[in-house]
Amino acid sequence: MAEHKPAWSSRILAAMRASQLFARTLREAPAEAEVASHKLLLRAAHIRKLMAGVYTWLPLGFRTLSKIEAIIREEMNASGAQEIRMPIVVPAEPWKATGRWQTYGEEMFKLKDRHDRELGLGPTQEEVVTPLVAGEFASYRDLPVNLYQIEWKYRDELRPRFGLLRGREFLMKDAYSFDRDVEGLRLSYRAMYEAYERIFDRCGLKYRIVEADPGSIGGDVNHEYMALADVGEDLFVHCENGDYAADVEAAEARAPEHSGVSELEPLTEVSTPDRPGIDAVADLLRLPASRMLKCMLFDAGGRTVATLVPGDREVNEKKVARAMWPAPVRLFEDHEFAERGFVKGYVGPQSMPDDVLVIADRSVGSRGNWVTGANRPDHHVTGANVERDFRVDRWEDVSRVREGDPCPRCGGTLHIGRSIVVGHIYQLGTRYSKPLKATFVDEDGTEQPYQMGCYGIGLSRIVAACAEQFHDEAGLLWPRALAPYEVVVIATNMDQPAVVEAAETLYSQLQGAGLDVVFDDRDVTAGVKFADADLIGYPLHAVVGRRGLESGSADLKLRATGERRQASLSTAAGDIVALLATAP
RNA sequence: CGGGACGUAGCGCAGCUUGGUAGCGCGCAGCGUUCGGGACGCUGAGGUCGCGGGUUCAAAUCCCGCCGUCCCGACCA
Repeated sequence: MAEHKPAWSSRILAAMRASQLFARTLREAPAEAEVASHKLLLRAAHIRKLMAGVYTWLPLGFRTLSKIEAIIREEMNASGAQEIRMPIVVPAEPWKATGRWQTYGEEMFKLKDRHDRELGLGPTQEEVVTPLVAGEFASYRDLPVNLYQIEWKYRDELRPRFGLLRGREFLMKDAYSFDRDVEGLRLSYRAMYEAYERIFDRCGLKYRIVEADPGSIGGDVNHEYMALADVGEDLFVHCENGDYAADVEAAEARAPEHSGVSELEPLTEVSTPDRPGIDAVADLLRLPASRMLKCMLFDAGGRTVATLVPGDREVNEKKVARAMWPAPVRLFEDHEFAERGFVKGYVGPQSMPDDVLVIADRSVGSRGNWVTGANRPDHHVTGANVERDFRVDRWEDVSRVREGDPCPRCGGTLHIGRSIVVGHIYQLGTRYSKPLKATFVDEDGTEQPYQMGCYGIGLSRIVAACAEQFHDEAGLLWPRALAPYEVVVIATNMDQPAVVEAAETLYSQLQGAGLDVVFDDRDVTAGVKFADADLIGYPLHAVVGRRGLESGSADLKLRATGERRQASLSTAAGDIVALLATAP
């Protein structure tokens, strides 16, 4: 029998009769659903769409969501964080103070009230929590403190897609830590790092922790918790030796050794009519793309930035953005080339104006005699070399890591995988406390900005990620911890009083054993019940029918493994508890 | 925002080319027969054919506009 669960258990104990349950499964998935998780969550009556990227949670899906919520709440509380609830509607002013009103841009839902006051729907709430803490905890003696909430978040996504994976409304746990100094921040961060491991372990997810790009949140050190999934939109690199894993946006590769240039070729202009683009020119000149020098132009808060990478590599815009922080970085728009004296498709670093910042990827330093644009239409140059032919203002890592690149730690081979980001933790430092003038008085009497950290988990995304990781042709395969109900009791012959009675007895015994249980008491054929049980993905199916009754037994099946066994009706409840303990 | 596709009953779709009283499967309701892997028969309910305008004697069908949904792209000079 199950141990007695403490009151704060993540279990949301409940029993339900399928005949009462607000759940109509779909035999066919709506045409709009593309990926497995979306199709199955729809078919299994977990969610229904209201509009693009916005979903209603039906009882089954809501229970799963609630179980994740309970796990997170337990682990957050255990780590010393305190739960609060902040408003979803936020005023524009603090967002303007931190610059995010602009940097979040279109992605933030913005609205106006009747007084024409600008408001937003919170995508995360640093701008709310920071002034809150500053108004309450003004002394170093009050610190540290970590506040969290589990709340609906809003982002007007460029393109909502894949159901719950990229929605415009999603449930998120966001926590914010406030420390006196960097050392304290590291401790708070560490506590969250470990709490997150426990949370994702308990959810049963297959995940990896990777070094990440801070994105529009800002800050320095940060890690992402990535659920492995082929449909994931986020790429991450990992070393074959397991000593390095990072989001591609943040990933570095070991810079190549300087191969040296035996002899500098003269700078020569060549005619390349109608050949913009690396591949076209490389083709024409019969050279590998790696001999080309790619020169991409960015605008960084009004300043022109030219970035140089070998022609066979891509510029990683996020890395450029970090190099130029806090200036907002964006690629040149087509019209800007001519306006600023460049020729799109034929840009090269030679004779760059002084006010243009030239950033070269470190890999550019290892070679010479580049082929690159001649800065006039239909022409390129060969034999371009650093210093003699063009200057480099800064050497940075601005190229995107590729499959097969050497690991920055050990030189091993890097591989690229797909994943869904389900958690992201950041050491923000004073990124928000400074602009919001959120300070405390330190021991020496001076005012100091808080050292902040922030920590997010996408609960609704966990549901989708989990569905993505655990399903088969027949339906979902919920891990026990997240299943809407742990057991379904299927009565195959509702017209036979003996069957109904045995099923009812088992149903109440399982409730007594402290399990979440559904009794499928519907007046439908057994096949329908089996199909629904598989589709919804209850971890354990207990079948009570005329056939088994003759020998006084019930049939048990573990959904995830397909393992079946018979249990005597007199001991079935205990057998189910034991069998369930072996379920994933 | 660019490209593409789609929008007909709750869901999946046909009908549109060639204009003429809107259909199929699933689901739903009733009755009967079934009853351990999405049963069968009979009967029935349910649709402003996304919205607006136009052409026409007549529009789901042709034309224009809008809206919605999904896919691809939105750094590779």
